[in-house]
Amino acid sequence: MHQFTFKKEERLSSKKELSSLMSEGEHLFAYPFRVTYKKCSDSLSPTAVVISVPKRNFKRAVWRNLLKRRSREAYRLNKSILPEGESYHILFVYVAKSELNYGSIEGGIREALTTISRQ
RNA sequence: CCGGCGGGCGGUUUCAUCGCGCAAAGAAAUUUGUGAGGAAAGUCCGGGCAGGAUAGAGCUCUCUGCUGUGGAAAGCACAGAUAGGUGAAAGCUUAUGUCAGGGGUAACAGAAAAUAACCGCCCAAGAAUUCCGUUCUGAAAGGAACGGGGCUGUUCUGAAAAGAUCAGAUUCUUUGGUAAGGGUGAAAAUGUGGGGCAAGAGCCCACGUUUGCAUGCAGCGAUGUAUGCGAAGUAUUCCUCCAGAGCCUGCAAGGUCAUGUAUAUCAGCAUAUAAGGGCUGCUCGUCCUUUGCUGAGGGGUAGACUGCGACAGAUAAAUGAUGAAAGGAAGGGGCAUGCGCCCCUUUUACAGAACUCGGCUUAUACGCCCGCCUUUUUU
RNA sequence: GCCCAGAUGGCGGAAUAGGUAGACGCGCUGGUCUCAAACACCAGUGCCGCGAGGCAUGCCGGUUCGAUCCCGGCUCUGGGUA
Repeated sequence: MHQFTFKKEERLSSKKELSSLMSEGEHLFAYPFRVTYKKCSDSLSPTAVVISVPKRNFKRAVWRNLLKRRSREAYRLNKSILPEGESYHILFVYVAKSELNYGSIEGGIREALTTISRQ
């Protein structure tokens, strides 16, 4: 129904789940992102996502916020690529050194999501 | 007018599609309302607040330092004082408790850098009297040869040569006196003129400079000004001294609930007028413990609420993304060449709340307003 | 978020109550030794400039006669804190 939404339940915030994702998750690379993902056993909860922009590459909070907003927007508009009924935990890390426009970021997100859904 | 200086503001707007945080309403779908800044930044000062034995006293330590007012306070603001720098001016900018308390330091250069005597000048004592002219050489300093005289004057002795005495001249040595002069240096002993003196010197005088105290006047005051009595051997707050302020840690502080377990074992110390400990170093005071403390080593948890009442209030952290217009600025082109109009391109800053206030500092495309100045140039 | 610390030749690392910056070690360059190399020994070694000189302690200012040092402000790097 409301597939273009991005609610609070779709954000991964539990420290426990994050550390399990980091240790057990699978890795892939889709420029400008390094993606870590894991299929969730509990399929009742929706797919949860973390987006991270390292402080090392972007000193100013304005730039970090801008890139996170663009990435979130791209995920929100393209998350229907993932198969219905499955649940994932996904971590996106923005690894490019420079600021990219919305088109490049959306391309990266789409590539990552199609790769995940194929497996 | 141009240009310059000071102060104060603003710092994009609209539409379309899809979304986010919070609050309220609703059974729900959903609807309505609301949602970043002047610096939210740096974390440089100061509070509130919280905890640390009732954080309590002294020393140590740290910070501040002209005056007045405001302020809870501040390495705060405004106004002012004195002195310096800069500018043509408006103005801008720096410093200011004390070396008439003490200690330290002053590299290099220089005679000397802080109880100054290396040269020079002068008094005294002692010793000595190889000096002049011409020529040659040499850039000069100097050197060589020849000639003249044996420092000058007075008195005495002596036949003469010569000698002695006293006074003076020159040179050397020694003991003193002198800060007027000496290529240095960031800084050289209060400046100029006169008197004075053996030579000199604030040693004395006049006019000044800097400065302490007292009194009068002006001012709330810093201070200014006048008079009187004094001082003047420089600079620097590095330490000390004087005045004032400061206990420490910081919301990842701290509190509540839930989950979870084991103070196993080893080493050292101590056992009641004793020992050990506690969030800065020392001392005191105080409090706590008495199978205690310290070290090694091991086990468990790491979720939620609160703190966080807010005309934003999150907690891997909302306030947006994409597209299109309008406006501003800069550049180019065309029409006009008096204002102006049209088109194209580029650009549209710095930057994102995290317990919260008061300041400071730093970053900032561009635009607007007010006041002030007039060196050059034009009218 | 909060609280701290640091920055010196190519590298590590000295020097501070303000007074000639680069001690010392490593490395590099040249030479001696060797058939050749290693080891060892000797000399040199920041940059610009023919030279006289100038610039150099992360960067920009200030105080001072004179700052690696003292005082502001930026930049970068590292650490602690549930």
